Amino acid sequence: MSRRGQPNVATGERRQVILAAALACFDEIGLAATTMEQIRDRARCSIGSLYHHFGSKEGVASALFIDGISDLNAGLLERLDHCGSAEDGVRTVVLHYGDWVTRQATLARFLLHSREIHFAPEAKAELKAIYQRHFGAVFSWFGRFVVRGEMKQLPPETYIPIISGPIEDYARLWLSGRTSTPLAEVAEVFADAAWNAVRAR
Amino acid sequence: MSRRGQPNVATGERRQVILAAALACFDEIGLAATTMEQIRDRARCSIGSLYHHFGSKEGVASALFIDGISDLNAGLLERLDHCGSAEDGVRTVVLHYGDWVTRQATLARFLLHSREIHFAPEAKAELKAIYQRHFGAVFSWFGRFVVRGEMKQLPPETYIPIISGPIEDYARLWLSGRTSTPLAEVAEVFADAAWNAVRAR
DNA sequence: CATATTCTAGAATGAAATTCTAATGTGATA
DNA sequence: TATCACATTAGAATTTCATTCTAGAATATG
Repeated sequence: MSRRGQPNVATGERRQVILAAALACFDEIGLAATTMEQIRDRARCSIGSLYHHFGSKEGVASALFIDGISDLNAGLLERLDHCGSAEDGVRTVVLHYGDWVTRQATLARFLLHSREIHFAPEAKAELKAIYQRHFGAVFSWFGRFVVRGEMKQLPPETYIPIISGPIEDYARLWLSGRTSTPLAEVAEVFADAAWNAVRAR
Repeated sequence: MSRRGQPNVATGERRQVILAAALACFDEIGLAATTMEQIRDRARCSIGSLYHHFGSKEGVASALFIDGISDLNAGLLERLDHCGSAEDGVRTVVLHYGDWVTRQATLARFLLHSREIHFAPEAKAELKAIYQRHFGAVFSWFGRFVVRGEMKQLPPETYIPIISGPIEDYARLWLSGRTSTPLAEVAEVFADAAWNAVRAR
């Protein structure tokens, strides 16, 4: 079998350069308002190169989105592994979100403001698979505590909004500069609230 | 004094026709993907008229957004007036949101998916004023219960995310068709969760 | 080295947002 | 009623920008 013409070694690097340039543009100018030329200028490459690697502007945004979500998710599963109680788990979900958003503020701003991306079918499928795998793992982690009666039994689709919704909402606020209190300073408040909302009492 | 050149009577109507057409387009095709021509065709008007009334595509979106938010807000203040306890108030905030989103699903979908709108400075200022007035009223309504010790004392900016964040998050999920359980069926769950998160215990 | 394939480049194309110019409608005033 | 000032409508012209196309340079494999 022929393996000729495999991706060049430098390709991954070029991709990263483009993604970084795109993120900076999206952040400063907004997704809709940045042009491919602006991305090209910042990445110091050609239009052809942009389209070769990502196919379209939405392709660039999709890749950025998927990379970001994957990083966020991976970090949570990592930390959840070291948790020993329902309360510890719930608080970790909230606090990890807060930490990640604080650490990756620019990327987080992009993720949170990008409900507008018109994902191509393949990207949509990839995202769906990522979410399924991730939330499958999270639910299987928490399941036992519900069974044991340490957490309320609720309609399954409501756990995530109840636990993550508030800090996500605040993150949007903070990232858009409409509040002065840093996310890190109020993360514990949201961790408390989440636990109070789902603990069996 | 001259009052020549006042807005024509029919103007408000034309504006509404355009906004309705735009909302339908945005909902079916997406904000980014709908063209001014599509809006024009649906509204049965000219390009010139579109630009005369709204200045740009984002102008159309901004107007739609502001109208929607105003309606949502007004409804809440109305209902809050008839509430007599902290619990009643908190539950009403959540349930009104659920009712409104259910009733105005299309408009709600637009509002929730439109973090992407690049508001012009005037629209931004108008929105800010609207938010200030609204949340001022809401906070003044709830303030006494915090003072009386019936609700937890929390950093002020955290109440809204804690109370509204979860149902808002779920609304996004439901409106985008990613969950089968209607919002109306789980609204009470979110009302419970909100009250449990902020009640003094 | 030969060759298949990836990658880069930038000009050409086409679609769509926006601008522009002219005409028409409308209400207020004399 | 006639006229004026401005609001409104219209659609052609322009501009901007995503995307496509064609060709050449680079790279990996046999």
